[in-house]
Amino acid sequence: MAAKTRPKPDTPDASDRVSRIREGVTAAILEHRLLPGTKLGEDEIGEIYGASRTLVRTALQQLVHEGIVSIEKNRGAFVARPTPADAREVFEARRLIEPTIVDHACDAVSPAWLDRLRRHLAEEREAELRGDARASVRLSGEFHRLVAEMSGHSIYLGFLKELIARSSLIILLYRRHDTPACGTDHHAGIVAAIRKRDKAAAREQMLSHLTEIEAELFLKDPAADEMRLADVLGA
Amino acid sequence: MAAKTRPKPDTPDASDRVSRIREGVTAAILEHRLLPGTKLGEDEIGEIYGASRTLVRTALQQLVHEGIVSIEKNRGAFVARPTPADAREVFEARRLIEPTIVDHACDAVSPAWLDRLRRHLAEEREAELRGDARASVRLSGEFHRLVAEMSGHSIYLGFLKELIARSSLIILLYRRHDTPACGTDHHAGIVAAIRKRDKAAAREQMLSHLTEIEAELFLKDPAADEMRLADVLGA
DNA sequence: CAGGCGAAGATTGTATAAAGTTTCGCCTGT
DNA sequence: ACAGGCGAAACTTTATACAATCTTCGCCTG
Repeated sequence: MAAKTRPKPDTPDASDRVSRIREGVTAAILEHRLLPGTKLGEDEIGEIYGASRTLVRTALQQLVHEGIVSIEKNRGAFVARPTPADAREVFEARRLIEPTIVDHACDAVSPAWLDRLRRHLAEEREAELRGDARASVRLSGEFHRLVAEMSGHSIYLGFLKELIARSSLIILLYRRHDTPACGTDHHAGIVAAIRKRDKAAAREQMLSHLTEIEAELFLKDPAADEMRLADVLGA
Repeated sequence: MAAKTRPKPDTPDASDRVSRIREGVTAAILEHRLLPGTKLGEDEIGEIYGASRTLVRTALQQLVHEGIVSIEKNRGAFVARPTPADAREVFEARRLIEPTIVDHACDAVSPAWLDRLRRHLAEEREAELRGDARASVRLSGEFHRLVAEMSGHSIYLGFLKELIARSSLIILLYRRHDTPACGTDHHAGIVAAIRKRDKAAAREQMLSHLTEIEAELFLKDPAADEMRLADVLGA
């Protein structure tokens, strides 16, 4: 029996050029190198990656579906600007889904996974020590993604990838203080719970971790949409 | 102050041609007129909707992201064939999300919404009486979507749209008996709970409704992937 | 000098054409 | 008669060209 029924000769996930573009832009947004509202010109990106506009457009449309890029008709693509309402929805969804994900992760625990988790924690600590804010932001999101991969639930993983990407933008837009990084020790606590297969503790720690992140945000109640400019200049 | 900062003159959601294609194909799949595995040729669809392959391709890629179409490199687009493992994941996700959605729906209840729900139930009963299986399947999914719209939570709505679409394919592939329709009276019970704003009852009824639907399916335990052919021929 | 009109420039949306890949029929050799 | 390989057709993929739209800047008018 062949390991894979379908050949799928190359292309594990990203050997084609459109994926390279998508992941490149995604990384730039997640590392806060591209700020919300930034124009993403098709020619510009195409020239950077040496690709035609057709491929760039495909990649951008995928990012629209992931919620980190918005396309306005006849105006172009921009890095998305989540509203406070969006932010509340994203974190509510994460508070619903992620406790269940760590629950599953506790079932899937193995030496190999624990090793990956520990190496990730080491990377996070190192980046934080180094003061590399961009790497910290990226790694912080990747931790949650790693736990989702560990759960083995591909639908939860897909949902969470979207939620994490949006969260990165939200944190950038609405954090109160210049929070150095959102709780690396929280992550360590979650890993400890997973290692002990203590589902209740894992769920609880994940939930409080998310709640704490959201508490660091400034999400004004009124359905204020795109009033950023007046908001900033008025201060 | 203008009601809307951004003009957004027309195009509420689907005045452009790509949306028409997307919704047309989606409806065909959800009504079980296009069966899993069916080839979706770009020329073919393009001629039907009088559009160029460029637009068809855009629509198909969106459907890939919704999980009801799969594109194989250099082979084309096909109606997706969810595996039993996919099926279990989809229903687990629905059991997690939908109780929360009805919870929110209870908060949003209003005469207008109750009217929409009641009219929908009437439509469902009518279709079932008429023996119109296609309409029944479509309306059954639309009920869940309606509740999600009612919740006012756009992220949950987006997730659920995807889950509903996949569920439609799953039910088609894996139902045991030719189930006439999955519990119209269940839907009525859920509406009743929403009307009374009884969150606990609403959650409970939604959960048991989903559990019952999944119980009607035949999802063999081994991680059987794409072994359909051998499965069918071996019987 | 403020405000509005208009043309030029740039950018996106759409269609069409060229290039590469896969599939399937058919033919040849054993 | 059958296995294996060659070749053409059909399709997807990618690139380029055209058309429509919006933005911007200058200029004119009040």
